Amino acid sequence: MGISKSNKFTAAQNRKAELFKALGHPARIAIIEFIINQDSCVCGDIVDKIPLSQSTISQHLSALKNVGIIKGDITGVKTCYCIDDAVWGELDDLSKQFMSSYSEKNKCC
Amino acid sequence: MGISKSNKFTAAQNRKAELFKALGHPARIAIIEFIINQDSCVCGDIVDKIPLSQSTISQHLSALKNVGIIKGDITGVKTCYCIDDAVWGELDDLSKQFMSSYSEKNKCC
DNA sequence: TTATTTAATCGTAATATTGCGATAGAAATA
DNA sequence: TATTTCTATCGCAATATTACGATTAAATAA
Repeated sequence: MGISKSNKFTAAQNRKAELFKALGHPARIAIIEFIINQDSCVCGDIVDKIPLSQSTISQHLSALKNVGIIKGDITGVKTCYCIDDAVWGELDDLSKQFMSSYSEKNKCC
Repeated sequence: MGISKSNKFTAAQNRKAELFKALGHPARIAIIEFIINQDSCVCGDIVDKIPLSQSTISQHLSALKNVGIIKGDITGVKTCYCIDDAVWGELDDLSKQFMSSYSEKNKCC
């Protein structure tokens, strides 16, 4: 993305952007929905359901893990990916607060 | 971003990703916050407040406009950027629905 | 008319993302 | 032990994003 100027923005703005960015790809939305529906949280099962290669899905899982939205639990050969409650709560709060900061009363044109 | 495989996902997944992606940069978060706080909606005022060049901000405004979150209203030489009520409502609904689709009861590991 | 202001767009450079196949390493199984 | 299974990571190619200065075009002001 060229040089990212995140140092010019507030920590809150950067965090919001970072979390939304992690949600900014359909495969990652699909992965999260799959995990939430609890068909399974096992990496291999996710790979079976989502029409992308194993390595690509592993990268998307990493992206979600890096911002904290999911966490990986290795059990033997398999890895189980789950929603991280704390970060999900953060995301929920932050997006509620963000979305509600505008109402039609604020309309300017 | 390499070849985007959006044809492999549902319209709903693609739309969610598209909207979140538009929010996935601190400058765009800052622009939206600025507009909502209604200090002004005039492009030039945004450029004065955000530490990026005029052309870069114009690009970010385009990105927001392309997904519909804001709309531009040209009046003479100046352009006023405002939140689009309908799309903001869509974003609000969609993110509420998304965030509430998980609760700690769904925890798997 | 000529200059100035405003904002979009062009061109370019630097960097990030996406996607895949191949490989590697760790654990389970034969 | 040898093989298989599972997932992370490497290396690469294609494309997208970010950022900036310069230019352009349109509207306004001098």
